[in-house]
Amino acid sequence: MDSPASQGYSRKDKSLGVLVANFLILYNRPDVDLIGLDDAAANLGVERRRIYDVVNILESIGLVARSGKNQYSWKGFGAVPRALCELKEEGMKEKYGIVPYVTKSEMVIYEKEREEAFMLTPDDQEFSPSPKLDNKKERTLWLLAQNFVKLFLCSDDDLITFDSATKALLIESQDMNMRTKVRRLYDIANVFSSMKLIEKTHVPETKKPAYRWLGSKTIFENRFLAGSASLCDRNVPKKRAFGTELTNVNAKRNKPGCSEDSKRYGKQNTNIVIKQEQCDVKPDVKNFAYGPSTPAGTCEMNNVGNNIRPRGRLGEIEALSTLYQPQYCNPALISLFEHYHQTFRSCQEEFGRKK
DNA sequence: TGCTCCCGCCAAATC
DNA sequence: GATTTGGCGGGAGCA
Repeated sequence: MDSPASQGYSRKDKSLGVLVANFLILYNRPDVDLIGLDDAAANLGVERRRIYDVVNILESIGLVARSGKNQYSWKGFGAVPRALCELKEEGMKEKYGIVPYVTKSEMVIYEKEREEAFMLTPDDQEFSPSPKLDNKKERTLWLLAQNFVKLFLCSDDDLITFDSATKALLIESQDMNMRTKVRRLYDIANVFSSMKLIEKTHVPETKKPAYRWLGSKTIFENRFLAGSASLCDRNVPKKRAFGTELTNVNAKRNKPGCSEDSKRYGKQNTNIVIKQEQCDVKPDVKNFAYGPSTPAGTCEMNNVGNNIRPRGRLGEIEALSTLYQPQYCNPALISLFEHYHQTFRSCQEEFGRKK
């Protein structure tokens, strides 16, 4: 086989990072709705296999969603904050066992919304991809990417060493050997680095390779306008208040059954609804040393035993909410983020008082 | 020399 | 049987 050099290109020219950058240039546009895998491969000049790598990783943070055979729908960067919030919430639950507080009346509303969501028309059902696709073997890259992101979202430190990430992720799937996992981690890190979600760096003391979380803000600063335009200009179903770009909570929901475009919002919307309900939590002094688990990790405090302390990156959700500017977003989305913002503020105040 | 990660084989799932 | 999907690891490029 000819070497890259002899063929006139550098190995780096074909990296996943470059590929994903080109992918975003190609598809992060207002008029993009569906992405055909064959088209993507042809347009980007790579094999299909590489497109699978890219979309699997992008899907892990909600940027795209599988909508059927050979096809993904472009959700845009407007969908990323929610996906990250939900990942953080999941991560916190896994790590600390925090269960969000939802009132009875909130559950009634949720159930009603859920019933509506399941009332699909025959046309809608026709568009729903086969449930058989849900049984596809576990998608390691997708899962690893999500768990990798959770490491940052659920940590006090923005810096995570490559070693610790590998070890932490190895616990999640012990059937995978370290060397294989390391390879996949490099793939994922390359993609996220390319997106400026993380940056590669070193631990100052040990010089060990590490990754720094740059946060969602960076993505939005770089990409938000293009992404949000596509989000907000879309044909959003009016009655689904928060059911536009807010997907990718877990494997089931990420799979085909929940990803077709706007009028097929049915099932995943139930999750969106409950997340919204969870946002509206009240402090429960009995169960929480400090208040609620707020929307998807917006609250910066947790209850680890009696240890009340700030957690995560203060101001991140605030930054996210301010990035949702009215001119780019539909009213429901604005309302949601205002709600987040208020919840965050009350968390801050409450924490200040307790302190 | 060790780290990084492209590349493509191949099996499982799906059509 | 054909096609799609994605796990997996060999081995080459790079610092």
